[in-house]
Amino acid sequence: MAYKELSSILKTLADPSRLEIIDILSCGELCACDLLEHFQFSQPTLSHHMKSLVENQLVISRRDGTKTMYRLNHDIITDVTRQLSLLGSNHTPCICENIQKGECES
Amino acid sequence: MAYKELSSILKTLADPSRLEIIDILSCGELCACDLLEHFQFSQPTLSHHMKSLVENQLVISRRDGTKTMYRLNHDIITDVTRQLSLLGSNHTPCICENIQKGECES
DNA sequence: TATAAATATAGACATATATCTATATAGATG
DNA sequence: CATCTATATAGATATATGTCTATATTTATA
Repeated sequence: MAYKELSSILKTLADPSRLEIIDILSCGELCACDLLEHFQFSQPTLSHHMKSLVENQLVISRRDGTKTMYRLNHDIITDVTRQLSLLGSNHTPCICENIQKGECES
Repeated sequence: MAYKELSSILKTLADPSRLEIIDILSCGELCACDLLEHFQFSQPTLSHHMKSLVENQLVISRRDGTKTMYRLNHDIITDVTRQLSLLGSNHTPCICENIQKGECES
């Protein structure tokens, strides 16, 4: 996963409300209106958050009558944590092999 | 770790340049000017990125003469991935226990 | 102390984002 | 088809962010 792609997913995760939504969905599928009950913001704001979660594949949605049901995409979340963990560990091959040290010496 | 605190760290991670900096630093300590060589943006922009990484404790800095040396704070990165993984898994206690289902039923 | 190298800060600017209100759309049902 | 419920979209606005140029600060050294 490239830096830009990973950063896009992290941007989606980097919001307190969306983190809470993910936490709530960790136990199973819920409809939008049940989620909305839990928050102080408006229905369009929830819809906006869910759209970004779905677009970045962190959440999967399906229609059930007039309701939209949401559930976590556990695979993506697992993948993100693995990528992040790999990035911070001393892995090979690594981009640091391309770094020229001491370029700023006089 | 609360949602807001975790989201602050994730915001810092959610930038392609900063992810690349973390990748580069994964192999060991480097000075700012060696990092700068690798990127297309200006020196103040690198300084800005390093400041946010240090303020969020993802990177640790120290002075060495006129140079500033940077190294990863592996503990924080490990902690973030653990928190994120926990959030997405079916853990207990979980906030989902407080959710009232079917509030939107007629 | 004067100068050079490395880094940090200040301020400006364009873009992105989180929120809102108002309105539109989709599906169920009388 | 008319209407209600649940959700989505449009458009506006305030704030945050990533970048730049210009300048200041810090440290070493002649």
